[in-house]
Amino acid sequence: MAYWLMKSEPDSFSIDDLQRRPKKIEAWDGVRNYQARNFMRQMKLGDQAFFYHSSCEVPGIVGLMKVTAEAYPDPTQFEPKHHHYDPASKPEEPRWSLVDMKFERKLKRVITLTELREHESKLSNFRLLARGTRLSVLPVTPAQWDYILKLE
DNA sequence: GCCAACGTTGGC
DNA sequence: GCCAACGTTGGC
Repeated sequence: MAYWLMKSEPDSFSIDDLQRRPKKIEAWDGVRNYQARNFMRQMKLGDQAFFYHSSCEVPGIVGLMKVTAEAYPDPTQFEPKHHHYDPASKPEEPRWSLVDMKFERKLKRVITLTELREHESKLSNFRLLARGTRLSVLPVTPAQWDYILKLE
């Protein structure tokens, strides 16, 4: 089983929104970056992920979720009215994928980006902390996962 | 295939 | 709102 981190801006979709969804499941649409897409295509049922709040007052990890559907075509790429519409993507050869994620639990407290940086030496090669990284979906090693959860 | 221009991300 | 860093696009 693998571990991941997925970012979302709480103003558009927060951990509370996920918890309120029917069955607590959300189709993680809108990813339009090839590297992030490729990571989603590697995700397997039961994989776990950190829910990360970005572009907000206190960026950080706020909860846990798990994969309940492996990668399938993101329907929003074919909807002309949609903000994430991609006219270059054809239904017979979809360019963008998504996965379904299910709420597991909130962390007892937010593990902030600032705090994660303080532990950078123990979190070697953590993609979230890499210089200039903007990936919205990124892998977390088991060692990083365990270390971060012990900070909770 | 290069690279300038442009768009996006996301912390601050 | 600013801007650094990065990705994408498209002319050549």
